Amino acid sequence: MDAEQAAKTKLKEIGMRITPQRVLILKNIIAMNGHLTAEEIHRELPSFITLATVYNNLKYFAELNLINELSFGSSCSKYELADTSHYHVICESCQQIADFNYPLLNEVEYAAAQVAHFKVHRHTLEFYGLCQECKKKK
Amino acid sequence: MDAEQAAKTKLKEIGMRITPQRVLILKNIIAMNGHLTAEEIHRELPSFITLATVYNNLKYFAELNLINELSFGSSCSKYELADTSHYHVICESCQQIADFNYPLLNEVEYAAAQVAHFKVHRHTLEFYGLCQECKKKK
DNA sequence: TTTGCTGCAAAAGTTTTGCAAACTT
DNA sequence: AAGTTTGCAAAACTTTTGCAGCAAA
Repeated sequence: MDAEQAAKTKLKEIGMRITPQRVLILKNIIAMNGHLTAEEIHRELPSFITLATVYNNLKYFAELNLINELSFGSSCSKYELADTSHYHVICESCQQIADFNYPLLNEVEYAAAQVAHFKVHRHTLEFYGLCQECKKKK
Repeated sequence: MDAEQAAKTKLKEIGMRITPQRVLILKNIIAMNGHLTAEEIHRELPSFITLATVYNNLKYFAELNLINELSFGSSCSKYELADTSHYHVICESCQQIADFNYPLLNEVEYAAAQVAHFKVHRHTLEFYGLCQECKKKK
């Protein structure tokens, strides 16, 4: 299935109206497969789509757990597809984000839910440090 | 040792100039012992201290690892003292943050550093869900 | 005395919003 | 036809900055 079809399918699944804007935004997130800012996504889109529309839809997508909003580090949020489970390693010098695949910490999540009396439905784990290039520069 | 003395000691330790503004800001963070926004900290301070000064100093404090900046969830960052090791449980409905004490995941941190070729010096772990009150409301 | 810090005010940057027109279902 | 979504432009918010005067070492 190509990214466009995947985007439409996802939108249908979560019951959102399928507009060209939404399909294009989601398609780009799927195709670029990274950690993108609203601005970066907008830059790839045809110019009739406004940045406000991008922001509004990213917000909806995130609320419906289609994407994750990553708000650590730099001043603006980054977004990624929510369908892969992994953690993040972040360079504090150049802000680059790397994915880190590791078995999910389900027992820890369970313990946190018990102790805090929360209904926990997901967790994130971030490692902060210096990437290889920035390490060398110091 | 009271919060004021503790604040001065900490400032001296990290080699910052001791100004009344800094002592008051840090004293408040110590005394309130929570997860505070710049605005909330500013509100507690005498009015001659400007919000810009609060922001600037929070940034310095965070760079020198005196405090942690928590930037998940809501639109503005929250700050906490950096001297306790714990994780966070966040309510996605009311934005409340609870602390969760748990042994540090040092092996996972080591694995992440190896895989990503990063020099990792810290990590954070956040659990997202609903707190007891918000659970009831649904 | 030197250097760094603060207040002030303004700027910068990100994200949200109101509304009429256009589009999806 | 009903109800959403979009573009546009402006607003709202958080955070940063420039600079002159002041304060800490």
